[in-house]
Amino acid sequence: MDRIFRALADTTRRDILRRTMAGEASVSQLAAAYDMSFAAVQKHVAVLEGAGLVTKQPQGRERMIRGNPEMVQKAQALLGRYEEVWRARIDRLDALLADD
Amino acid sequence: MDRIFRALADTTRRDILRRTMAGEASVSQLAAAYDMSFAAVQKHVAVLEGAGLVTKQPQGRERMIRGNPEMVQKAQALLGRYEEVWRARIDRLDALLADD
DNA sequence: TTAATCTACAACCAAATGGTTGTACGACTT
DNA sequence: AAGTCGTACAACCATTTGGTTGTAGATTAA
Repeated sequence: MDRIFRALADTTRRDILRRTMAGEASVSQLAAAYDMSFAAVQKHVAVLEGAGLVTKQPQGRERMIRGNPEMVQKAQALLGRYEEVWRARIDRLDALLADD
Repeated sequence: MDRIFRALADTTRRDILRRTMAGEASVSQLAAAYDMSFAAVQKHVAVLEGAGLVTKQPQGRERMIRGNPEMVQKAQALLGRYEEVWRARIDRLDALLADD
C-alpha cells in the first residue's frame, strides 16, 4: 500500500497513469509528453510498475505501458473503508443522541 | 493531491487516519500507540493535517485530532475517475470488436 | 551493413522524508 | 508555587526521491 500511494503522490505519475488507463503507450511516447528527460519518465514508469499500477509489455523495441485498474481499485477500496469507519462513528453518535 | 497521496503513503499515517476517522484522539494518545518518539508521531500528524486529511482542535492542553472524510472522499473520487477512463477504453474496444 | 530509435542502467546531485534528541512553553494538578 | 503533562519546534542524521547526464544493448530502417 505504501508503494501504491507513494506512486500516486506525484503529478507526473498520476498523469502517466491516467494516459495509460485510457490507452496503452510506449515509454518514449509518454516521455514526449513531459518537459523532462527520457530517463526521468522511465523512472516514473518504473515506480508505477513497482506499485503494480501499470504493466510493461515488450512489443518490438518498444515497451508498451498500460494502466492496471485492479491496483487502482485496491487503493480506492482502502479509502472506502476509511469512510465506512467514519460512518460507523457517526452512527454511534446518532444512537447516543437518540436515547430519549 | 500530491500532498494527500503522499500523506497516505505511510503505514503509520494511514493507521492514524483510520483511528481518527473512528473517533478523535489527542496527539499523546496516538503517540502511545506506536513504537516511536512523540515527536515522530507529531510530525506524522502534521503531514496529515497539511494534506487536510485530519484537523487539529485545541481542548485544554491537548490537541484533539479527527479525520476529515471530505479529503478521503476527494482522493477516492480521483481514483474513481481513473477507473472511468479505463472503462471508457474498454467500451471503445468493445465497439471496435462489435462492428460486424 | 550502417544508421537511427527505443530502452536499460549506472553514477551523480540537491532536496525531501522519517526518524532522533533536546529545549521551551502553556495548561492542569497538588 | 512547584511539578507534571501535552505540545511545539529546532537541529541533526541517514535514507529516499526526483531529477540530470552518459554509456551500452536491442531492434528496426535505409
